[in-house]
Order: sequence, then structure tokens, then C-alpha cells
Amino acid sequence: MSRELASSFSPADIEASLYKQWVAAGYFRANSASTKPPFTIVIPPPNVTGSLHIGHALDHTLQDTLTRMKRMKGFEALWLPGMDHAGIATQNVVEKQLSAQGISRHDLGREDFVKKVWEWKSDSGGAILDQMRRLGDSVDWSREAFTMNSNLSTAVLTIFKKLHDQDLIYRAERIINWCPRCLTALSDIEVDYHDDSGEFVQVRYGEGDIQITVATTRAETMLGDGAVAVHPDDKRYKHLIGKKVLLPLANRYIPIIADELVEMDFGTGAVKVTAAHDPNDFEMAVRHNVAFVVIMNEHGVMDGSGTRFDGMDRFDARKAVVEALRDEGRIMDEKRPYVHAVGHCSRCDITLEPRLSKQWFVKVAPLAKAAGDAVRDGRVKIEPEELAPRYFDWIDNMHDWCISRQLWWGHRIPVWYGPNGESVVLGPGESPPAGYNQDPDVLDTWFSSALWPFSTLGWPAESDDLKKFYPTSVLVTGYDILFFWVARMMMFGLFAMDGVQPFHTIALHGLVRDQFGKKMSKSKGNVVDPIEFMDKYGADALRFTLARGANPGKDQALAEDWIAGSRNFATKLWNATRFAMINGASIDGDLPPLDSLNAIDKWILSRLSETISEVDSLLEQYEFARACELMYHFAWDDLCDWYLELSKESFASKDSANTKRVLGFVLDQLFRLMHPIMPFITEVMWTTLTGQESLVIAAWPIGHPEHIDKKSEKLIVEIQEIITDVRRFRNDQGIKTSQKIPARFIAPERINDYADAMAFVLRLELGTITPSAHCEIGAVKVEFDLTRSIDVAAERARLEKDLATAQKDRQTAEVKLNNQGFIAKASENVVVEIRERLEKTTADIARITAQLQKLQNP
RNA sequence: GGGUGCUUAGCUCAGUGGUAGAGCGUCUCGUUUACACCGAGAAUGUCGGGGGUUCGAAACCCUCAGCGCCCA
Repeated sequence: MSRELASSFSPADIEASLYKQWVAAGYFRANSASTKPPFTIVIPPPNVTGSLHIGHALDHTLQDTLTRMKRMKGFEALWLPGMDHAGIATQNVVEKQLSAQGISRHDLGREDFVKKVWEWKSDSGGAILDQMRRLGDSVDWSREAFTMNSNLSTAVLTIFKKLHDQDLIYRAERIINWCPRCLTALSDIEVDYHDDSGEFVQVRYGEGDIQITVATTRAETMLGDGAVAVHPDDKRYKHLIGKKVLLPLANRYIPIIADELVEMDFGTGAVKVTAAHDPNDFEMAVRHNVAFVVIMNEHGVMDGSGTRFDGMDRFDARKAVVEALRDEGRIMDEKRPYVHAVGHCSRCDITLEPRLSKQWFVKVAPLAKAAGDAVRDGRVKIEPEELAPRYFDWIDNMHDWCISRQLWWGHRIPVWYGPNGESVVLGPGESPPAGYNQDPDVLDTWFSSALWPFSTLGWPAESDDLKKFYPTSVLVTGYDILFFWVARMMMFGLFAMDGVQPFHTIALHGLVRDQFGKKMSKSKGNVVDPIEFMDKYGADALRFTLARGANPGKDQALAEDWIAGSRNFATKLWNATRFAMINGASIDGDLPPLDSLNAIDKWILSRLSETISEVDSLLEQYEFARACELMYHFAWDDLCDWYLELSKESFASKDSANTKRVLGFVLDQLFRLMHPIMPFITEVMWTTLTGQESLVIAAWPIGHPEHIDKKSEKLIVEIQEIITDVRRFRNDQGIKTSQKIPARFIAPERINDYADAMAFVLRLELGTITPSAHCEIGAVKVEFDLTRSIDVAAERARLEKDLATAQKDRQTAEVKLNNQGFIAKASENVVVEIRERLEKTTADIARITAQLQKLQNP
């Protein structure tokens, strides 16, 4: 194995081949027969129609980081990949292709259409899978799953029957969200509400003594009114309750009813009740036995009202109805535009229509109760905790779930109807009686993805995978699909697996936003492409950027500059490693005994151990951003800026065996620590450094308590202060970095031991000199022979600034110590700390003042 | 309308009671035994407003204002 790195790091050259090697070596394959403890993550299945967007890149980076870390920690780590068949989305894609050829799915027929979709899937579906390889996802490809595969379909049939047998699935006529374009029912969560500019009109119903004015945003539905409702306590209308009022245009008489659902303060306090076209009205109608009048067909076209408006599109009808009412003098008030939230199809964005329709539902109450309790009693933890109330709020108030869809692509509802209206639910492998026909509808896609944590592991079979890897360890996903998917997995998981929760922890992350924190959207044109970023900066840079921005449950802003910054960080590490290896960094043999090391070596080992322990604990708590921050500063500041600089003198002149070994150790451990976040570059650097097989299967680093050395840390802080102050002096005096200055240290022995190292960093030539200037840092004096007089003004400015700082610091310390309350009540160590601060600043002030005086009267 | 979160440097964000931080950006200087995708140094904040608790508040409590998200 070559033990030298190329002069520059080129991600594009190595990433793809490294990934192939990892897969070929089988590192990502989990073994259900293993005796190691399991660690399982199932991937939130992307849509088969989807491609990798920046949100996936974040989600996958976090999951991969956890999986890789656990694998290194000795767990049998399984990250299970797969895709969702995405009913409506996929059907839409294929239908669009067909319509380009002038064919509709009905021309093909159901069987051929479904065949077409499968063909589409094998030709162009799953583009995202290759993009996951780019990102470095360490998923177990041998277990790749798809919600429409036969084993997952078996799971669907099994649970449908089980739910049905326990009366948790029923068929009923209800108001559901209907998409007049996709021609299917939608569940509540497939509805996107956004503000539309509509109208709000008040219409006078009735004649003579019996008149009442109602307010509505959907005037055309008045043709289907079955009643007018008022609040029972509303004095304005009390006398009208129970009377019948004339419904204009339709020329029918409808009752005036009283119901507490009506808000007295809203509009006129009287509302029209259109039982077949509004969910709230539906409820009232059931309570009061109001007639259901259907006036619109599945395409959103007026139909069945028996008026001249039949045949008009719903929006044309709205205008026409208002016009007709105006002609009759029945419009009492109009607000236009009236901006209000309107439901749209989450797939095609068309305005939805509430529609009375016979559909299949899951009775969620008992399931949701169990799903809420699992979190309430701590069996499932939501991270961050702040998001738990949102979960409860939703799951404790959930409506029954409409699961039937009028589509062809999906799991067909396993219910068969007999010639006389009988019905039978079939489990896997069962056949219907002769003459029975299957329900034409398919199940909501989320029905099958709710089974994902166990259907992918072989359920309902009692497979080895299921035994080994269920329940899964953690579910990592964006808070935006907490309701869509997470809650449903909770319900079905607890139900199907006899109360065993599908995962121990739900770790929620936020959304990726643009550099100004704005939501990314196609219309704003601020959408970024993760593939482009990987092409340009490498997968590691993208991963590091996303992980570094990932604070639990919080959105993150992302700018291309920041990915470039991560690339710079990768380059920095590369160059540092190259330099270290040229100077003989080594992992051969044991670390030298601690007491044989100099303070610089002891310090970096101490810092390394602290960093490892803290990063480990942060990653275990899903605190990716903070973990990255620590790694970044350890690597760049401690290691590159200080340790390597302070060690150069030793490499250049002395026996540096200890430092070479320590440096090798530090790099080895650091690469292990960073590998889960930046797998590619760390793999190349580590295998080159160590000559070993792969970091993917290397052991995770652990902190060494015996390496923690506060004394050395304190000493190095002192040395850093001295170096920084001398650099400031040189800078203020306009002395070039390259110019060597004769100098000497007057310092205590513990500092003086490192005079050579400091001199090397500071470009000082130590020796006997005639000083013409000096710096004082606490008890340390550094004298220089500048062979010219110093810039007095610059030096005075520098000292005066130091003086001001010291004075300010002393003052705040003094104020505290003069406060009797502080002395009496503050904790001992805080008081001691402030006393020390007072002493130090007092000494500093005296020293600086003396220097300033000398400057004036040399 | 109900719930919930946020407001800290020019920008994006950390910071759960003890001298205000990071990255990027800005300014000055610089090619010295890794690295200009770099180094050194510097500037920059009455921590949204007002009240309270406390010896001490960016942090805890109350209140107001603005912004955002979820649900209806």
C-alpha cells in the first residue's frame, strides 16, 4: 500500500469506485444470524417517481451517519432501503405519457394499464437509488423493498383482513375530499390548504314573514341546500326555528333548524346546510334528518339540481347563480375578493370538492389511542421533545382515515361482492366464491407504507429478520411527515405486532431552506440540486454541510458558499494529512508512555479524548450540528493551526519519534470519528495512513480518561496567548512574517521549555541580544532586537487598547466583589474565579501602565 | 379561531443563571517546511420593546410587538 497521498483530493475520482468496493465487500449487508446487538433503521421510502432532492440528502446523511457509527461500534447495523409505489403520483406520470400519445388509461383497460406502470417502473422508476449511491448511503441493497412487491402485498392483505375482522375497517357513505381531476377520494392529509381569493356573499332566502339571510363562499351549492341552520340561543332567529323557508332558484321549501355548531358571530349567524357537499353540513344533516341533495357530478359539473344550471362547471355556476340571485334582489352583501383557505389536491393542485361518496375507512380511535399512549408512557421517544405536543394534538384528534382510492395503481381492496350484495374479505391465498367481483378501488399508498417497519422485514412470516431487527432502533425523518407516515406506522405497528412499537425513537429533523431561510419552491426558483453540489464539491462536503446545519427539529438554511466551505475543510484535512505523513506520522507500535511526552503531545491527546467523548455523546443524542462543530474546530484549530505548527520545530530539528507516533494516533482516531459524516475522504486518508482494509468496518474511537490532562491544556493556552500577542506586536509594528527577529524569552521554566517551538512558529532567532523592544504577557517577557527604533505610536495604540480591556474587565470584577449580596450568595467557586480575575487584571494594568510610561520617557 | 416556535454581529445560526459565540462576509498584512480551497491580525451586538424574579438574566416569569409553522 502506498503511504503517500496524492497532492490534491479529487472527490469525483474516488467516490464512485470506493462505493462499489464497499458494496462488493459486503460491508453494508446485515446478518440476521449475528450475535451482535441489532441496530435498525428503515429508510423513509422515497416515491418511485422521485429523484434525490436536498431534503433527502439531509435525511440520508443523518441516517447514514447513525448507521455507520453503530456499525463501527459493533452493532449488527441494518439500514434498509426501498421505495414507495406512490399511487396517484405514479399513475399521473404514466397517464401523462399515455395522453401524449392520445390514449387514456380507459382505452388500455385496467390490466394493461397496470402492466404499463410496471414497465414504466423498470424503465424509469427509482432514479433516486443511484443517487443514493452517490451520497454514500450504506444501505443493505440485498434487502431493497418496494411497497408493491409480493411480500409487501401479502402484508397488506393480512392486515386488511385483521383490521376488518376486528371491526376497525368499515365501508360507509361519507363526505370525503374529492379531486375532480384525479377522480379519486383523498385522505385529510392529501389536502393542501392555501389562501384563495374568492367571494363571500349574503343571500336572502324566503318570502314575506319568513325570510333569513345566509352567508356563503360557495353560492352554487345553495341549489343542494336541505336546510338553514341557526344557533339555538340566537335571539334574532328564535322565532323562525322549525319554520320552512323558500329556497330561491330551486323553488323548494327547506326547514330552519337549530344547531350549536353554528357560530353566531360569523356572517349573518345563519348558515345554509348542504348535506351532500360539505362535511360540517353533513354532520348537522345527520343530526337533524335533513335531506341529502346531490347537485354535482364527479367532474365537478352541476348535475341533478333540476335547474337550468345543470351542465355548468362549478365555477361558472357560482357566477351564474350569484347573477340570478342578484336579479331577484336577493344579494344583501358581497365581499370580493374574500381571501380564505381552500383545499387543493396535493398531487395536481386543483380545488377539491367535498363529495358524498361510499368509501372504505379505518376506524382510528383505538389505534390512535395506542399510538398516543406509546409515546405518553415513554416506549417511544420523540426527539426533540418539543415536537411531541404536536404529535399528541394530531393523533388525539384524528378523523377516521379514508383508505379507498379510485385508482388502478396500488393494492386493490381485497373485498369481493356477491350477486346479492354479499361481501367477503379475502386474506392472502384465499379465493373468492364463484360469481363474486372484486371492489374496483385500491388502497391509499400510506396504507402500505404504514407497514414498512415490519413488512420489509418479512412480516407476516416469522422471519429471522423480523426476530432480529424488529422493533427498529430509530426513525429519522422530517417533521413534515410526522402525520402522513410516522403516526400511521405507529398505529399499524402496535396493532400488527401485538403492541410492540415500530421504533424506539423518532428523531425529527427540519427542512432545508434557501440561504435566506426561505422555503424552497419551483416557483421561487430557489431550489438547489444536491447532485450538482456533489459534482462540484464532493459528497463529503455536501454531507458535512447538511449535518453541520442539522439542529434537532429545526429548519436549516443552505447556501452554496457553505458547501464550498466544507470542501475547503476537506481540502485542509487532506493537506494536513499529507504533511503529517511526509513528516513520518505513524501508527506503528504502542503509544509512548504518557510521562515521556512533551506538553504539546499531551495536550493534543487530551483534546482528542475530550472531542471524541463529546462528539460520541452528541451523535447519540441526534445533535449532529453540535457534533460537527466540535470535529471541525478540533481538526482545524487544535490540530492544524496549533499542534502541527508547534510540532514543526520538532520535526525539523529533533528526535521526533514521540510526536510522529502521537500525530499518527490522533489522525487515526480523528478519521474514525469523522468517517460517519465524511465517509469517502476519511476512508482514503485512513487506509493510506494505516495500510488497513477499510474504515467502514474499523472500530469506533473511544475517549481515554487517562489522556485528559488539564495541566497541559492550561500550559498550551498560555503558549497560545504568548504567540498571539507576539504576532499582534509584529503585525502592529509592520514586521513582515518572513522576517526573522533576534529575540529571547524571559519566562518560567515550564514556558521556557517550549521556547524553541514558539520561536519557530514566530520566526524568532533565539540568542543573546541587545533588546530594543519587548512584549509582556503575564509573567512572560519576550525581548526583541529590531535593529531599529520601534513605531512608538503603533505600540502605544496597542498598549492602550490592552489597558482599556483590562480596566473594563477589572471594573466588572470589582463591582461584583463590592456587592455584599454577591459575596454572601454566589457559589464559592464563582467568587474565587472573580477574585482571580481582579488580581490578574490589576497586575495587567500595572504592567501595561509601566510600559506606556517607559514609552513616553525612555 | 386553537396550538406552537422564533426574534442574538451585515447574512445564516449556536448558546437552558456567572466577562456575548461560530461559519460566511468585511478591513489590514502576508507566499514562511502542508494547504491562497491558505496563514496572521482586526472591526462588528444597550442578545425585538417594556416590566418582574435574582447577588447576578441573552437564558427564568409576565406583557407587548413582529415573523413563521401546524391544525381548524
